[in-house]
This record gives sequence, C-alpha cells and structure tokens, in this order.
Amino acid sequence: MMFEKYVNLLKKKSIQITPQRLEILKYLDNHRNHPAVDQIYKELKRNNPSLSKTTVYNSLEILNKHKIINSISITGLESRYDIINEMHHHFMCKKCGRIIDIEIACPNIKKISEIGHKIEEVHGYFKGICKECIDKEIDKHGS
Amino acid sequence: MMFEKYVNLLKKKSIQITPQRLEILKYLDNHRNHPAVDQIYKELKRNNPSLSKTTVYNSLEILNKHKIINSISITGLESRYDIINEMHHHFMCKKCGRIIDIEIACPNIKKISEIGHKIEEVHGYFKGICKECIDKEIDKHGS
DNA sequence: CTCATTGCAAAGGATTTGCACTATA
DNA sequence: TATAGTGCAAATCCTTTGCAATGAG
Repeated sequence: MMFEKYVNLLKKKSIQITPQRLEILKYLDNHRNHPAVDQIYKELKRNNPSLSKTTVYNSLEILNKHKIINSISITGLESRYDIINEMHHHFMCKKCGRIIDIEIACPNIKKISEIGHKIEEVHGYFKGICKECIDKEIDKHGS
Repeated sequence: MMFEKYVNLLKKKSIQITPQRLEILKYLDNHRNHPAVDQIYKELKRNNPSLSKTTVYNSLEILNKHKIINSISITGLESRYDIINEMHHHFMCKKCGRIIDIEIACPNIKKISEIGHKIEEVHGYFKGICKECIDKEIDKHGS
C-alpha cells in the first residue's frame, strides 16, 4: 500500500516502525528540495497536530544513522535532508537559495582510501548562481 | 614585517586594514586545523582582552566574502574556517573530530558549468574514521 | 512488563542585530 | 567630518536535553 515502500526500508534496517517515521520518509521522498527540519515539521503538523519537533529531530537522526536519509550541511545555518538514492552532489544558488541535485559521483574516493582513512560519507557541494537566476537576469537587462 | 603578508592580502582586495583582521588572518595562517569562531576568539582574546566575538564574526564574514578565507560547513554545528591556498577537500573523522585537508581537486567543475550554473565555491568533504584512529584501534586490539 | 518512542518545555550554543563608541579616510 | 569598524548586550534561531506519558514487542 501507500507506505509499504517505507515500511520495507525500515524493516531492512531493523528500525522500529512508527507513523511519524513513515510520514517523514514519505515527505522526503516526495519533496526532493532538501527541506530543513522546520519545513518538514510544519508540513507534517498540518495532518498531525500533536507532532513534536523533537520527534522530527529524533527520527531524522536515526534515519540518517542508518543511511536511509542524508544530512546535508551546506547553508551553514541548518541541516538539510534528502532521501538517499544514487550518490550525487549539491549546488546551492546564492541568489534564490535553492539546493539543486547534481547527478555526478565523486571520482576521488579511491585516492582518499589509499591515504588510509576509512570513508563513510561523501559530500560534494558547490555554491554560485544557478542557471535559472542567470537567465532571469539576462531577460531583465535584455540579453 | 610580521604582518606585511596579510596587509598585502587586504590591500589587494581593497579591504580596510584593522589590527583585528590582521590577527585573525595570521591566526588562520598559523593554525591549519580549521578552527571555529570560538577557538579563534578565545585565543586572540588572550593578547587583546577587549576583542569582541562580534568582530571576529564580522571579520571572518568580510574575509570570506572576498575569498581570502574559506568557510566550511562540515560539522553541522558551527562554521569552520581556513585561509585559502590551493583548492582542496576535507575529511572529518567521526571519532577524533579532526578535520584533515585532502589535497585533491574536484574534477567535476567543467561538467557543472556545462549545465549552466555559475560556480563560485567548491566544497568537497568526506566523513569517516581517520588513519590515526584506525591504527590506534589496531594497536589496542593487537593487530 | 519492559524498553523504545513521543511530546513538551526548558536549556544550550552558534550567530545576528541594535546601538553607542571609536578609529580611519 | 562622514563613514566603516568595533564591542557589548540582547535577541534569535537551530538543536539538544530532561522527563513524564505513551506505545510496541
């Protein structure tokens, strides 16, 4: 059914299944814009007014620990989250603030392993001005 | 003299020269362990008791904006800083907490530019267990 | 029944803001 | 003198913690 997908994700990692965790997973699966805790909390609270922000924090922590979701430190202000799919990088636009997925992998992992460190997480992010904002600027000033 | 190097860095970018900014630059130049604001503040306060943390924040912000230093979001807790040299990546050890420079560049920049985004900053970081912590563990358990 | 999870309120820590004071061009 | 920078205190925002209540195995 609706939540089967997420139930299986949790079962596979032997994490206890709770309605809150399922809702958070579903939200992250359907909102690939790297939401912050507060965005997730506010949205889910609409259908579940008793939801606590602490629970959102707790759930995100355990999901992240089990590598079902990914915690992204890119804004410098708050953590952002996405559900884990293939490895990819992130681009944050300094103008519109969006965080955009960049579908490339990191070719450096092998080199770092050779140094002797054990890699558990790979994060690549870029900051600048996104294509859309550049195009808007060109439109405004007439090419 | 002692600060000539840093004075020139600021002059080149037409940033006003202040004793605080010079001290911060010197500190970052001599401490390549990616300190947080509080570490910089506490250390510099020893020789300049009237130093304010706000000034450290302000200085780091303007130095970062002019790309003299680099602001690193990796711990998820606070921003870390380093003086900019060649482009490199970072590795954070989940055990000892150290942030280690990884002297490799990102080979993906060209691909992202082709998408149409304008890249202004490149951040690559890895998390895991560093070589030293792995070695210590092996020593403890006898190979 | 026991242990994990939830929810609430309070605390903690990093960063920002407002404002008066100081120093620089 | 006008402007930019400094320093202090208060405020703000994100996150964590303590604890009682609840729910699942």
